[in-house]
Amino acid sequence: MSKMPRVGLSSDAVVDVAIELVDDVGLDALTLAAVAVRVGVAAPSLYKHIDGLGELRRLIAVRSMSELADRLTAAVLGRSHDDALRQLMLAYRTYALEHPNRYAALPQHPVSDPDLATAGTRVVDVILAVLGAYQLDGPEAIHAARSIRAAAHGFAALQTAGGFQLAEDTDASYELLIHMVIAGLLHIRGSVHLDRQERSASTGADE
Amino acid sequence: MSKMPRVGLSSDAVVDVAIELVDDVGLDALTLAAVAVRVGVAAPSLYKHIDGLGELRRLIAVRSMSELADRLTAAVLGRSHDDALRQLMLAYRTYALEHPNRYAALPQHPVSDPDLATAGTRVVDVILAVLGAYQLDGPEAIHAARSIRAAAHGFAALQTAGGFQLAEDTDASYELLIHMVIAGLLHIRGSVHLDRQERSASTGADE
DNA sequence: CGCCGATAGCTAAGATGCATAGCCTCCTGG
DNA sequence: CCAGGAGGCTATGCATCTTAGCTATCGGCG
Repeated sequence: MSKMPRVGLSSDAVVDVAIELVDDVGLDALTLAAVAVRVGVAAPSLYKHIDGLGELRRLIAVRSMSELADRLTAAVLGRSHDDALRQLMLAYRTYALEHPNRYAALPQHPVSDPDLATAGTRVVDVILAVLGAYQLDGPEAIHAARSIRAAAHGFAALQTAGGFQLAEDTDASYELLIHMVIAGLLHIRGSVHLDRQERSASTGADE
Repeated sequence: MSKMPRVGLSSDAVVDVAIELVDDVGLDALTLAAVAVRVGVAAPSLYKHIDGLGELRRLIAVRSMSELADRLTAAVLGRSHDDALRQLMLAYRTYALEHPNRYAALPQHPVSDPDLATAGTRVVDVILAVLGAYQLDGPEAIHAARSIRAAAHGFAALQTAGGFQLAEDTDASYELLIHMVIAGLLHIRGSVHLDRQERSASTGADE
């Protein structure tokens, strides 16, 4: 009877299980003890792979932000202008709704982490790439990217937190927000009023 | 020598101290032990006034949401249209920046709490009142209010979490977001109408 | 004025959970 | 084959929440 089976763990595997756990039972239930049970080792053994609970939380945030960046990148591939922007914002919310607990883990470990900052930069870069098609760059692009991120994150955060109590369709609300963002971008470029012909310059998917 | 001095506590007083503590040292440091030290009693004594740590967190969230509603109400007093909307959004972010830890406590205890829902309703009502001046009501107003809340919350959350790494002025970014929201309201009826037609034409799958 | 019950404090103790220390076994490379 | 590191374990200490049960204080009522 072999007494110490060598599970064959790794830092990534521990994070995998931890994310599963978060998705299943929520952020608050993320405990080293629970993770240990799931991977089938004693709690202190986890320290051979990760440096404590704080580190684990950090790794979960980095992983999630990175996944989000991947989703956004895939969503805008082969698209541009309003079409790209709309798909980007839709993909953003979709990710949050598919993994609400994981998404809630993001804002917890904000600053001071280079890896998380790197993953965050990837998100911002996708947005900036989309804005390039609007002839936006420099400080204006930064301001616009922040606004887009704020809109997407705010909506996703509020909805996943159950912040929209009323019966109205949240999809319709989000479509309105997307249109607001697009209208705002046109405003930056100087065309204050929204013109249907301008908007249909991109492929007809949007209308 | 009187051995049990009767500090003269109350539920509200405990919450006061707890919020102070959160502001000072952060959400993670909110512990019954630390609160007990600040108010000058032993930890178990707190249970005479609040029902455990969960209840305390809940009360902090309710208090903060209520304060936020007060601020927003004050900000729009005697104003209307774009002026009111701009001041409302500015007041929203100002509150978050003044009390970042308190604000971070809000999204933690989201659902299932009637008191928090009531305070949240007050926030929404202020926004809806502002939208009334735009001749908006009914479902359209709900969609617009959600978008405004999402924009303000998203920006505040990202900024307080240190999410804006680049050097560009965040005030300018926020002014842009405000302009985007205002510009979006100008076109709301057409946008929402289009949304409905789009949605009823397709099966509405989210991805 | 004194008592008496409710209230608000206390200490003690149990349950979890994080983290460190130190040991033991398995596997691999030489 | 055998040496040593890597990956597992148990034991332990500490912080925290929470419950249980005791005691002192205070305000109202006889």
